Order: sequence, then C-alpha cells, then structure tokens
Amino acid sequence: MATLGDVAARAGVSISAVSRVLSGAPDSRVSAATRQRIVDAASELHYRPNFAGRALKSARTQVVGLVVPDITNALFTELMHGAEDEATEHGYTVLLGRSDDVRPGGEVIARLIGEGRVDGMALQVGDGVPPAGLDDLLTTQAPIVLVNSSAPGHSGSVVLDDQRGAQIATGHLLELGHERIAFANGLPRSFTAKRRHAGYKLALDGAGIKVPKQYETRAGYTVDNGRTALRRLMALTPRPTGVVVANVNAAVGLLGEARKLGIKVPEDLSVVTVHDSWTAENTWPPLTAVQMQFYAVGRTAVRSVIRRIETGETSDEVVTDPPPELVVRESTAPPHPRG
Amino acid sequence: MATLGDVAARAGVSISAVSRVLSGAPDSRVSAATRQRIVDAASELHYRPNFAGRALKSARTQVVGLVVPDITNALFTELMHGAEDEATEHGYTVLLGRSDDVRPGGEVIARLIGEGRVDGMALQVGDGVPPAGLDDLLTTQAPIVLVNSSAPGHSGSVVLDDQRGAQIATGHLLELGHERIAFANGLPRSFTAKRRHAGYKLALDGAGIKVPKQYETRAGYTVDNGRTALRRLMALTPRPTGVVVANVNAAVGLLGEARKLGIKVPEDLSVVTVHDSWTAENTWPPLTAVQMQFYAVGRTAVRSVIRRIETGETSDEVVTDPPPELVVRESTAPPHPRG
DNA sequence: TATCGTTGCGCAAACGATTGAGCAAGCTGA
DNA sequence: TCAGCTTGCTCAATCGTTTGCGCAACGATA
Repeated sequence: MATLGDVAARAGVSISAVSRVLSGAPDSRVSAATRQRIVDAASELHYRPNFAGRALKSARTQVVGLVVPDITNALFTELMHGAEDEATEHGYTVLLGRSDDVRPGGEVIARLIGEGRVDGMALQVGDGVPPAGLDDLLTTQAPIVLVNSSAPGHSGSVVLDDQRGAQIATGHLLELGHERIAFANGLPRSFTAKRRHAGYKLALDGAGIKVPKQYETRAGYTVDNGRTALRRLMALTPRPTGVVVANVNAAVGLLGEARKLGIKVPEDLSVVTVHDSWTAENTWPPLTAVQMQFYAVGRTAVRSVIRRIETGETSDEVVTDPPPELVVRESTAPPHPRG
Repeated sequence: MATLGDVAARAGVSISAVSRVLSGAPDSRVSAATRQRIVDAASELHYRPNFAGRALKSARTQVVGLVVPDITNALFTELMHGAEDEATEHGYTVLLGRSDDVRPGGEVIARLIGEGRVDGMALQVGDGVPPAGLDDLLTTQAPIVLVNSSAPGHSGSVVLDDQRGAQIATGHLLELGHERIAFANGLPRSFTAKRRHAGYKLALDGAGIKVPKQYETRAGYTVDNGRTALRRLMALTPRPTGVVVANVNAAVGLLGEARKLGIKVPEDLSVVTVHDSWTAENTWPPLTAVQMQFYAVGRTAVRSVIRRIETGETSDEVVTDPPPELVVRESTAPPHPRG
C-alpha cells in the first residue's frame, strides 16, 4: 500500500504537509494549490493511513471492543447495531468478541486492552456476573463499561430497565384476570434476574396478590432451562394459569415442553416473555412479549465507553427511554374458567 | 503499559535481548541466568507486547477478518467456532464483521485490508453473490477467501457440500415413499441455491421421478421467504406430499405458514431442511434436518486464508469430510395413503 | 531601510517492536 | 601464543504517522 511518503513524493511536498492535509488538521497552513495536489496524489495512489503507524504514534486505536455472551443470540443483534451506529458517529470501530472467551478469567479482555488493540470495552458477561478473574481488570482505570451486569466496586455500567419489563409482563397477565402467576426466572446469582424478580414482585404486590414461593423458578435463561422450569411449575398444586418467562430463549423451551406434556397454550397456560426477537414470532403459538430496548443499550454503552476514554468520566445508567413495550401475540388469554 | 524498554531497564539488559527472549527467537543466544531475569522482570511489570508496534515493524497483524451475512444466524455459530479454533492454533486472532456493512461495495473490507487491520479475510456474502463493488478487491492479490460463494475470476474459496446435502434430504423423502417432492430453494442468483438444486435433481433423477417445474420455488432463505414458498406450493394441483427446504430459517417460516393454513406436518406434508440448528429442534414438530459441516468450513476457510498469507498458495475446496448427516426428528413421515 | 508578523512549508524526533550487524570475552586447537 | 571460533550480548536502523519547532519569503509597519 501507498504510504505518506509515496504521496508526498508524487505531490512534490514533505511528508508532514501530506499528513496535516489528509488528517484534516485545522491549522495546517497549506496553500489551496498544494492542498489540491496532495489530495489528488493521495486518491491516485489509493492512499489509506496505516492503522499500526497511526495507532503507535497516537496511542489510540479508535476501536472499542464489544463482548457479549453469545453473538448468535438474536437479542444481541439490536445491541450490536446500536453499538456500531454510535461508534461510527464518533469515528470509532467496533471489535466484536464472544464472552465464551472470557470465562477462563478475562484473559482475552486483558489482552485486548493490554496489547492496545482497543481503547476501551463494553462488556456483557453471561448471567450478569463477571467471573472472578476479571476483578483486577475492572478495578483498574481501564475504560470498561459493564452492560446488563454489575461488579462490586466497579463504576461504569449501562443496564436495561429489567424491573419495568418484568412488571409490564406481569401486569399484562393481571389485566387478563390471572391470579396464579408464576415466574420462570434466571439463575439466582444473575444480576438481571434480581431486577426482573423485583418487577414481578412489584406488580403482584400492587394488585394485592400473593403466590406460593414455588411459583418462582430460577432455572436459567437457556432453552433447556425453560423446559425444566415448566416441568417444575406443572408439578405444583394448584397449577399456575399464567407464567412470566424472564428470557425469550427459555420461553421457547418452555413452550416446547408444554406441548410435550399436552398443556395447551394459551388455554391451559398463558405465557408471556421478557425480550422480543424473531424467534418469538415464529413459535406456536406466537409469543406475547415485552420488547426491551437493546438498541438503545448498545448506543448508550458505546457512548459511555467513548466518554470514559476521552474525558475520563464514568457513569451508571439505566436505559428508560424508550420504555419497554408490550407486544401482544397469541400465547396469552384470560384464565380458563374451570373453577 | 510497560514497554520492552521498561523490562530491559529492570532486568539490566538491552531492549534487543528482551525482545529476543520474549518473542521466543530460536537462536537468541542468551544465557539461562539473563533469560530468567528478563522473564521475571516482564512478569513483574505485566508486560504485553504492544500490538501497534509489533504490527508496524513486522507488517503483520496476525489477525484474519471473518465476515458473514448475519452473525446472529445460528448457522454461523459453528462456522465462527471453527474459524476461531483454527486461527488460535496458528497464533492468529479473528476479527468479526457483518456483511451488512459490505453491501455498499466492499468499503469496509477495503478498509480492513487497506489500513492493515487484518492480514487476510474469509468472506461469506449474502446469497452467495459478491456485490459489484467487490470485484476489484477480489481480483487483487489480497488474501481473501470466499466462503460458500464464488466470484468470476477469483481463486480461493471454501464451500459446503451443498449438493450432497440436498441429495440426502431428498433421498430421505424418497425412502419414505414420497414421489411428489417439492423444493423450497434460495434465490436463483444464489451460488448455494444452484448447488442445492443440483443435489435435489440428482436424487429425483436417480429414483426415476419427474415432478412439475413449479415444484421448485426460489423465494429465498429468510423466514418470510419460507412462508411465501409454502403458499405457492399449496396452490398447486396436485399438491406435493413432501418438501425439501434449502435453509433452516425458511423451514421455520414454512412450518409456521403450514400451521396457519391448517396443513398438518407431517401427516399432510413432510418437511426436511438442509442445515441444522437449535431452532430446528425447537419448532413444532421438531424439524428433520441434514446437518451441514459449518465447523469444518470455518476451520478450512481460516486455514486457507493463513496459507494464502504465509505462502501465497490459493485453493478451491469443497468440505466433504465429515459428510452431511441426516437428523431424523418428527417433521417427516410416509405420504398419507389417500390415493 | 530595518523590524515584525504572517504564510507556507520542511526537519526531525518520537511511538514500541524487530533484526542484521558488530563487538568483546572466553575457549579451542595447532 | 595467537588465529579462529563460539557465546552473549548491544547498537542502530527501520516500519508509517504525528507534531513541535524552525526557517525562508513576503507584505506591512515604523
């Protein structure tokens, strides 16, 4: 590839003149004619600034890392889009990682930051709980913003309004007339599970409804976890007439298990899930869901990382605008009037 | 972060000695004692080689770009895992991109290569057809390997054994006794669609079966395309008793539309899909599928890119080992004996 | 006419790592 | 005893950019 030197030679000027013109320095003090020759030469040679040279000199890569638990999870598509849009607007690039890689103890993250491959990171770890090995990293001055997760002593985070989401989902079942409302939640240690639990509780308390403790399962967020949750709930007496599932993947599994057990949705059991995605539209019946604002979270997270990089400021934010929105499909109905 | 200079100072040696020891040069000619002092100093200072410095000097980043049409598509998880495993074994890192970004004309790819952010790329474009703007890039000497796609005049590609996959799927329906077998294929211009068509045709011809031309739809690979395909097929007389769907997402849509139209699967219509993924297990009924070897494709593609980078050799490969494998679930059955 | 401020550039020193060449000390063999 | 080899390091150039400083040339001012 052409270098600054090549362009300089072709335009008959010095390297510094070329650098100043092409990097758009404001006080470049170059005559219009020279400027034009430089620009022409650069485009004739298809000049592109070398990433390594620039990064080495400026100690900035203009790259932010984004690590999510599972990039193939439809939930994170929007998050990534939001992150990329925000990054692009600020002249940054997003480097995508999977947090599978993170498990062993943040080694990959330490590398990305330590080797100077990224200027900062937005990090969403599985189940919202950073693995132990990440502690020292998070307490460093490294510009890391946690997404939908938290760590003791770490400042810098962006989270969904989980509580409100779960509250809306629960409220939907209440409005339909359900009283025996179960909650298929994530693992007890999960940060988001705690917040969603609070929303569920708040809605029930607001309606003056009490349910048995066993109505809340904490099996986790995977498809299989959803199957487990349904089996546990259906073993109870009386059975719940409706269930709020804290995650769409678990809801898909729960729905599959219901069919296997011969439980009709929504006639025997109403199902509403927190999170919407294309999979929710394509189950049978299509899932009623509370759409969470992943796009906004992605944008906010990257904005926060960049602010941290450039000004050093940190912040902890809850994305409440736009608010979570209920999408009614066919998996919910009034409770069956059998007694 | 600590630099080589810092480590050198602490160990009381020169920068070059440190570099040679830490980068594991074979003929470093350093005494055991000095070597130990250097290693200790490096670990005490948490030294990590600066990415930019190394890349600048060596003109190598040890990064390969991997661009796929839709990173949230479950089909590509395995591909990415394969790519990352292979890369890691060779001391490379994978930089993930979406080819949404590619559409405007390969601008992102040109940047990644031109700015020296990656040493080479594995590129799978949507529908297997590289957009026009990519042409000049592909005809350059740039180490780009196409995945499940092809471009005129470009050498360097790795593809699935699409033909065999479609042939196996069709063969499964034939063995069940179906004769009126339809094929819901991808868009006509799609590279993979052509190959899958060939497999379908081969199986039918082998069994000496002829079907109307309309039995093959070419709506595309999305969920909605699957819905469209089913509507078209069910408008035909006589209706097919079985359908091979060329893509799992389309199969999910097709299944949803069948339910909407009151068509029972597998009683009225057997459905088998090429590609397996977690979504195929969680539809109702669970989808019979031909599992394609995406993991192997990922590995092979990255191996090919690295070989291209390091030796300049190019190759065009079809991944046939392990072969595509039929996973029988509940969406296929013998044709209904109604005459 | 000497002085000064501005305009329009070029020079050269970094940034951190790699690597060929060089050089002193110690050992070997004749 | 000394040439010649090996061992164990150091020196310094280099990759492509950025950027503070310097320095001519020129017009304006005193």
